[in-house]
Amino acid sequence: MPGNVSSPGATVVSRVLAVLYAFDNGHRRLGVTELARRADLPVPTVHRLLRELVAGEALTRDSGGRYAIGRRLWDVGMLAPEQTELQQVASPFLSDIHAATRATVHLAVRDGAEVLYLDRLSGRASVPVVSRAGSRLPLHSTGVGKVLLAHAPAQLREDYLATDLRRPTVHTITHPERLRRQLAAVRREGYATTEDEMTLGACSIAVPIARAASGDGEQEVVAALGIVVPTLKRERTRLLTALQVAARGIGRSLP
Amino acid sequence: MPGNVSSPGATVVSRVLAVLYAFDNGHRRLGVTELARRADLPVPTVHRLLRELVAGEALTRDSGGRYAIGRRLWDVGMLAPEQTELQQVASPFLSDIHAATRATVHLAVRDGAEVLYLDRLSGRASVPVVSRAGSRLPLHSTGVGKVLLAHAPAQLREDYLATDLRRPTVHTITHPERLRRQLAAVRREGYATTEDEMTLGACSIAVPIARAASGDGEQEVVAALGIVVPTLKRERTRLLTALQVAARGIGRSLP
DNA sequence: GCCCACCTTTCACTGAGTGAAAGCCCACTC
DNA sequence: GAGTGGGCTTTCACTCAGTGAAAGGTGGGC
Repeated sequence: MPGNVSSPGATVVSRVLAVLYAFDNGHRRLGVTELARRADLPVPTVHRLLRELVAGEALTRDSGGRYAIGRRLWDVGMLAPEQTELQQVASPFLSDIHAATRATVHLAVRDGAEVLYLDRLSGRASVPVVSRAGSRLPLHSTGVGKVLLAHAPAQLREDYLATDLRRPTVHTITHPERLRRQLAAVRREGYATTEDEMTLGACSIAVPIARAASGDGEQEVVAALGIVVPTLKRERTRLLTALQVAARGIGRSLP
Repeated sequence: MPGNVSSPGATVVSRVLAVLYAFDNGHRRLGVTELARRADLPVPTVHRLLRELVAGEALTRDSGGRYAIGRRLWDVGMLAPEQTELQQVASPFLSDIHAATRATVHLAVRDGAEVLYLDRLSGRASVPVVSRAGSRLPLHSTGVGKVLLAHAPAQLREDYLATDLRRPTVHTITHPERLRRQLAAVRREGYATTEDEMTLGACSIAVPIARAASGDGEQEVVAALGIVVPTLKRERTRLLTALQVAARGIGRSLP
């Protein structure tokens, strides 16, 4: 019996998405076989889908027969309102912070149980920074992550603390009780810091960006703003002020 | 006869792409009917595709039944190597220029017969700027556009000059012979300028970013770097130098 | 030369996709 | 409060687009 042995719930649309989602930061250029394995689909099926996607300019195909996300999908992605509206409003404020501090500046939101970086202005200082726009990191090991975790729904926060927390460095705080106390401090003080917790040699400060929620005076944290510096020993107050001014400005500019 | 009257060459993949491509800068949130009209597909077909795309987290659906590009497609778009590799290499240099000039900085490539903006750092100065990352503008009315047009294949350039050129402002240069001479000057001098040609009250300077092409000493222009300022009367030399230093730095950092 | 890994094409089968038609739901009108 | 128009959703009989095992290339390592 040749032909259809598709698993249940398999539509063409879901297969197309499986192929697209098979690409990631470490795998931006992939061949048919590897895509098929990553998408868990038969090779000929993937091959046909790829041909159609290339014909539709969604993917590109290089001379070596490797496929990559194409310009038109980049275009489409840039239209995602959730990400780009905030990014656009925040852009001039990020520039201000960058001008004032010369540090790497980050704009990030919480996506499930991860930090999702929406934008980054790179500092020229020799601080190792792993994030880039579109990348994801743990919530408990970065400044913006701690801010977002501190202001996440209590249930999600507790669930997160109950999981086995990653340890990017030996300084990463993974003890639930200690982290819980730190998050309470973040809510109380209005900012979060890290020292060598994500990358050795990198410290960070971050503050929440809040929008006045529906009608009443209640505030809702929608994003976080942070900078990465070699050390927090000096200038902590000045950096914090620059961040808070910008965060307030962004919050006021939100629709 | 109910059912299939699909036009020839219509596959599910092409329909999915038609739906995705129906979104644009001015239409980021659309209902079923409007999407169907824009994608030129029957409403029930689009409705089903939308449901599957939302289930796959490619699109989001708001309470009003309007659809928009979702987070995961934004993610996917951020993986497009052509756009983001260049953007990432250039990022710290854009910051440098921004710090040195406080102007709006642009990184752009040519996409067919249009300028495609890959990145923008907004200046706080009150200069009207219409572009944003992902947007497209005519090649002849912006600084980066003139640079890219000047270094485009001769055939494409001539074809472009032969078309009916848009006039965003009264200062836009649309006379073919005058533009042709200006483009020759751009190649000769190594930079392009505009004055009120895209937006009244905005001037620009732009320079090419070149990569040493395959083996020989030949240079290939892959992108353009530009800034937008209120006036070019002052500081033209300083601005130009900042741009050229950055462009050379980016060119050297290219793979 | 032989093997192995990957890419591409073929092809008989069939259920996933199709879209006209009908049914909703809501807002606004008279 | 019946009527109207707009868009959103569901149904359903038909059939062709999609399927994937198998076979056929292609290239590179040794």
